[in-house]
Amino acid sequence: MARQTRQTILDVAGNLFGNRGFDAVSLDQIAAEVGVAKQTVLYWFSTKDELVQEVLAETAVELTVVVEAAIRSAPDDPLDRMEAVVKAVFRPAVRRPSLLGLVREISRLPSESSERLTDSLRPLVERAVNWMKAEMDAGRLRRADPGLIVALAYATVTGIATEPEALRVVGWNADIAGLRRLRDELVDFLRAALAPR
Amino acid sequence: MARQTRQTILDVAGNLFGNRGFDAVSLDQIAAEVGVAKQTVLYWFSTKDELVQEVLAETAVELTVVVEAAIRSAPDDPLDRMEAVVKAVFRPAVRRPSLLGLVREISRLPSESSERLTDSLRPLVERAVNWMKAEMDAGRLRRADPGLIVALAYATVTGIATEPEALRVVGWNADIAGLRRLRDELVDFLRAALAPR
DNA sequence: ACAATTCTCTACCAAATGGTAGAGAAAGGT
DNA sequence: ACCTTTCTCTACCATTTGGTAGAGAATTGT
Repeated sequence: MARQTRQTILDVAGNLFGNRGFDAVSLDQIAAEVGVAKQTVLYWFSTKDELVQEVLAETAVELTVVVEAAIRSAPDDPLDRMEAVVKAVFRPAVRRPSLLGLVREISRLPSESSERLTDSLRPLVERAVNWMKAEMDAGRLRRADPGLIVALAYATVTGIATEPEALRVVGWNADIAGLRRLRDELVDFLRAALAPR
Repeated sequence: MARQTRQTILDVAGNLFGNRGFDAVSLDQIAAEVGVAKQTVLYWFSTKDELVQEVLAETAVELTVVVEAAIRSAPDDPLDRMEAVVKAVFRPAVRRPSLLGLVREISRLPSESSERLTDSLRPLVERAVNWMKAEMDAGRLRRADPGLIVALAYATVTGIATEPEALRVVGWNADIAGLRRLRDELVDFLRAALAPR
């Protein structure tokens, strides 16, 4: 049961850190929500920084698994594949916005830390970029900068997940149905933008 | 000269808050960078929260001014107009990423605060959405959800400004020349996506 | 020049923060 | 059953944090 404590700490910390940022969440708050003493948190993770690193490492793995599963089960058509990946990332984004909030927090870390984490996501992203380039070369997608497309999709999904106020300002509801419709609009937009002519 | 102290505090705080988040920046840090005592900061802003609110109010005004100026001097063609606005927002984003970092921090505020601020940006955004809808109705832009387009452009520019690591992962350099080229790719992409057919 | 006002500072405060130390409870192994 | 290891806790620590209080310096106004 004790490894359960460790995982609960990771889950709770991930949720709080992703919603509020690392610096706004104290060890006491995490401990209180888990239902243990702060020193128990420090038994499992010797410093707050180690907890942060572990949370982020778990996040990177989770996103990689989600995206790779979507790619594996996606159709061959590039637009359909792109749609499958966007939807795959959207799912956790809607159910657990803190996941993408954590990714955003990477930019707040010292650079050795952020590099380790971006390095763990890099293979996945590079594959996406190279795949998109190949489809564009083959004339199956309209030519655009693949790095930009990935960045744009990432930024939009992440923004949708973590900034509900911004959504409301542009006229969208941040409830589940609203987000589903917004996701579909995003997919349609990307399809229209990338369909070959 | 004393009102100069107040403005310097606002500028320094805006920069630090936008780069690191509200909770990660102490009043002592702001004071040290301004070159005054913490109590001087508290003379001008009676609580940290008041300082935060003032910084954000200034940010909202600045962005509104930038976007409205771009709209006023933009050509009549909708794609050219859209390009002008994207470039107008991109400029401060590149020169001072903390500005957009501040906008992102809005989602971290209690809701009365965040509502006040989103309310101050709302007229601007609604005008953009309504203008885009009218251009789509007139067949001058391809039909897509205007709220999504605004959200997408906002998210992408903001992501570019505040997450240089993400840029590097997708193969872009976060130096000035790299960001200029990325901006131009974004504009091209939006043109291709929204040009009527 | 002097009084009033404004601005800046040192001193101090209570609470919060990420930790160290060590005791005892709980679990696992023989 | 007993010993060892693992887990959880209270107690304590130095530092940091956002503040209150009040003194004195600087500026403004007459």
